[in-house]
Amino acid sequence: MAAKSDAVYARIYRVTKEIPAGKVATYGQIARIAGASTPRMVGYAMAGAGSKDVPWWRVVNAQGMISPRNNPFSELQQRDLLEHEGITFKSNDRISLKDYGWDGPELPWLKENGLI
DNA sequence: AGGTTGACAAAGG
DNA sequence: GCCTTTGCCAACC
Repeated sequence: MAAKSDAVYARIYRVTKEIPAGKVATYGQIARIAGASTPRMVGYAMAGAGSKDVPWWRVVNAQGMISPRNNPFSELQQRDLLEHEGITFKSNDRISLKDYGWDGPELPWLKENGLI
């Protein structure tokens, strides 16, 4: 029997999969859309997303930066993947959310997935 | 059962 | 604009 939090994780992954290539979303944004209690939970979910079919690399923090974690290699990998999708980093290692920020899923999608 | 940790974020200095 | 503090809450000792 799955815990309640499993449903939240499932929604987080489902929403993350909606981020199109060449765009990025923030942890807070995903949390809001997926109904997570706090952005921290999204980061926690991303830590386990590697083995799943989820584009975890399209999630960055509110400052448009790759969030530091215990595995530095993962950070480099994330930057590499993003650059391969055409996303450019500014000299201060930041992404312009204004240019590459995701607008969020369409309304019909939200309804179909019970997020409204 | 209780304290610590963390892939965040907003507010304050 | 950078650094620190504070709120956050499930996961993990």
